[in-house]
Amino acid sequence: METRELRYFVAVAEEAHFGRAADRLGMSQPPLSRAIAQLERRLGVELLVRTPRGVTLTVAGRTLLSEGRAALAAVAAAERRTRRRAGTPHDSVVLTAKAGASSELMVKLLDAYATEPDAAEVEVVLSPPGHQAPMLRDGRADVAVLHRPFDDLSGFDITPLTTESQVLIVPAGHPLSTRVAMSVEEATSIPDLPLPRWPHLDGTYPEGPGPELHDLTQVLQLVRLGRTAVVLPESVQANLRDGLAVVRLLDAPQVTTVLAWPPHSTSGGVAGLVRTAERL
Amino acid sequence: METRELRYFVAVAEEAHFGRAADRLGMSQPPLSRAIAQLERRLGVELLVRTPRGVTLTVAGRTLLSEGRAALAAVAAAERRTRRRAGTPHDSVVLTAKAGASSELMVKLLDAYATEPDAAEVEVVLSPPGHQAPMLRDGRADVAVLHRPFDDLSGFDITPLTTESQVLIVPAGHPLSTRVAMSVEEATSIPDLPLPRWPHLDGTYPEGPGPELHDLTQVLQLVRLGRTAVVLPESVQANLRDGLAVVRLLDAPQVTTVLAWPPHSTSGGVAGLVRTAERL
DNA sequence: AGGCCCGATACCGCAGGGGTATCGGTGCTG
DNA sequence: CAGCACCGATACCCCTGCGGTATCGGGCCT
Repeated sequence: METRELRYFVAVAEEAHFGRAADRLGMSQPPLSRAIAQLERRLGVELLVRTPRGVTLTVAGRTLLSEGRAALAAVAAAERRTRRRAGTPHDSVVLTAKAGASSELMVKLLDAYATEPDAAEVEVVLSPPGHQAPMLRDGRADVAVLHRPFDDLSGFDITPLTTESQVLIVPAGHPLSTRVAMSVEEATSIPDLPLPRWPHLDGTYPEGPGPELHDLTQVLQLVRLGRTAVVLPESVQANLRDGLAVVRLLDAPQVTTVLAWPPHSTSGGVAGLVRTAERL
Repeated sequence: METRELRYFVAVAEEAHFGRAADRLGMSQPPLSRAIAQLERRLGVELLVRTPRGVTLTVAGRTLLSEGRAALAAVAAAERRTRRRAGTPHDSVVLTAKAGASSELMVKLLDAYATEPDAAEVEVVLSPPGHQAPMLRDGRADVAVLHRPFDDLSGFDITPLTTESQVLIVPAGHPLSTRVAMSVEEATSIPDLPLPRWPHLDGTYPEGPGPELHDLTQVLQLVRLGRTAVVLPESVQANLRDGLAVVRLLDAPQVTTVLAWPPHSTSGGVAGLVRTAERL
């Protein structure tokens, strides 16, 4: 199977429509139809059901969609990492983390690593929440600071950095602000304080009553104004100012901050960073 | 980058020789040379150093070799899994384990899973030690029973099944057979009992004094005959018969038996098996 | 019934992948 | 030191197969 065929198939599967897919691929529809037909013939597998209104995926097609995406990401990663490795003759590493994430932890890690003999140059790339794992998958980054259970860690090697509980942040004057602890269920169903909605990777928001937000300070501002409440790892308490109250959550999942890197990493810099992290 | 180019490059990199690589790929040398040159041009990266006696890899080349192998495995996996999924309309799972591995554990797991409502059909494939991880990587299997730290778990999602210590097995009459415990260093340097050598994935053996072996019963036989000693997980004690003595190893790494599966697994069967394993 | 939307088919042109023959450079060898 | 063997690059040719345009065939809605 060639990556060209995979790209074509993924496009058609995602668009559920040959015409739009061809458009997206910058080609015309007939060769695309032919390529997919040929792929099906070569695999000996029916991937799509042609309907008069577009196409649907078969079971096999769904498998190829998810596996194919992963395979394409792996190929893209190979290409990106090769290019980057060639660009910098000395060992260098791209580390990505959530913008506004626990910076004292990263400072500690980077400082400790910098003291190592022949430490590689570490370029830190801060990106919006949820973008770290994809960057690691497609080779834009070599290491990432991720958060379990929020990020999808599948396919990465990891070493834990810290673990913490989660807390509910409510406005200072709110009736619940005097509570010491509560359950997650109770926290998610406060009548007058709907939890905010965070954007998906593509920038869209889930349905629901809460406000659409994507920024920590923005959220805390809105909590202060009595418009929402929010569940966050307890380390945010370091950034809290007046007007906010913290309630422990008894049954919220622990949040683990991990250092993650792709398998088959040949970079000595990554290895050194991991070694340093494991000693912290 | 097309998989064809990757296959070509990997072949040349592994053979360190255009002619042999072309041979292995079933083509002639000139188009291969051209394809690699074109790949280098398109990447804008020098991958190989041409010498009069063959080729050497550059730093970028080494990156592309390891990343490329992973990418090719991912593509192969996509193809295999798609084919298999198409073949069996009902949900089915291929589980692979080391031939002669802890069978009571697997029986427990499979029995527990079989009682689940709408459990998928599980096909168990026993294969030689060390072959499970590659099978999982290239799509011949959906789940595997692997052993840390022996198997390379990178890139898989895992859930631990059991953890055990390792012991040294010596002939019953041997002077060391009365010892209760010892260190790994001591165990690996018994003058008259060299540890056996196990085959690599390709069937070749490492250099060394010990006998070449690949089978558990064969090893135990040879220990009984006073020709070798062997370090094994303590669970082998269940299979021991007369003529063998067991010595605890104080500082040997713990062996963890894990259930591993590839990320992006869309199979409901895999998910069910994992859930069952996590409840054990 | 007519027009639409969508994928399949027919046909054509050409880029590029693969083949054979040969070259150029390097290092071993008699 | 000349000759040769080895190895990758180059030159040239053929033909596969990819992509393009034009058109068809069949549901579905109006």
